[in-house]
Amino acid sequence: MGRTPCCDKNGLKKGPWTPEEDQKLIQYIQLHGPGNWRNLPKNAGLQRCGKSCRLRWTNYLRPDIRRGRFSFEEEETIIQLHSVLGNKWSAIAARLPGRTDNEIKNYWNTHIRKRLLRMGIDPVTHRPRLDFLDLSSLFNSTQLNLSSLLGLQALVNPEILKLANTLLVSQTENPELLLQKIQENQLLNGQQIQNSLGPNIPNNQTSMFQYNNQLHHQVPEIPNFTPNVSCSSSHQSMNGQIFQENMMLPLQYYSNYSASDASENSTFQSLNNSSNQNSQNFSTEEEKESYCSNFMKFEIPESLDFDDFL
DNA sequence: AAATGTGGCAACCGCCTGCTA
DNA sequence: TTAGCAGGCGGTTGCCACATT
Repeated sequence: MGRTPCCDKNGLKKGPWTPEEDQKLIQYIQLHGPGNWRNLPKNAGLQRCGKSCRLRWTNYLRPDIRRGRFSFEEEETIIQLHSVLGNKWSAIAARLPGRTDNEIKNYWNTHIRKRLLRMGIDPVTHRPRLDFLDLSSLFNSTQLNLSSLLGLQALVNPEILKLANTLLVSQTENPELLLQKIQENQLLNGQQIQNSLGPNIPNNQTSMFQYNNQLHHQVPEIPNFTPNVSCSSSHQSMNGQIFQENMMLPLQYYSNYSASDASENSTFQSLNNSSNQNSQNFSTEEEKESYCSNFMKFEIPESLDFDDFL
């Protein structure tokens, strides 16, 4: 009935692994392959629990593990996947070749989570924290009166709201489908970038922000879609702010709202452009953070006349 | 130079799921 | 069918290195 216990915990060593133990484990697995963790410690001459051996191998000794700092693209990918999967570190790791769930989990808790908090984004919900936004500055703006602000919903094309809602529903009800789309897009864009930049950039380095491209490209397919606002940075900001109301962050907030040179009829186009900007490299944490902090800028210029706008 | 604080990360713990006898 | 285990997983802990006082 059942299996025998994987190991007798009594008398087994715990704590950090020594180089000698590592060597024994590596040599054994090179000869016999991973698996059968229950018998492995005994056969390899290790005073360890099989579970400990498995963890040591999968999290540290495996030859295909990528060591070193996470790239900006990897970080984007983690944030995007976390917004869909939550704390499913193994599922996230499965989409980041060479990274372990433990490593991603640690990196999330020590770096990304803190950065999002500093940006005023709730790392659990991926939405802005209301206690972070300085709403008073909005209401104190000399050009802004409250009645105009309340009428702002007229700016938003109902079809856009429908699209936003559709995306939200697909994200919450069918995350697997969304993941599939993300991966398809990752592959597609990886190839495109590779074609344009040469063969030295691996596909798995492609920015997850490019998923935005795919979503935005779908917009013209909406029947009777007619963008009803001209494009300026502030209009984008306000639209973005309203547009994302029921959406989780990554599709909107992690894009660069400050993009202002977009073509005339497309808020989405400007977001596309911004996604390319995301492909740049950042050599320091400060640069990354500075760049990311731009996501949260909602500036209302003095010159904005809401009466004309409406 | 010593004490204390903080961050990063490897490793452990305990629960859950699926498999096996 | 079911008891019981292996393996997988997420959360937590504890150690170490570095920074600050």
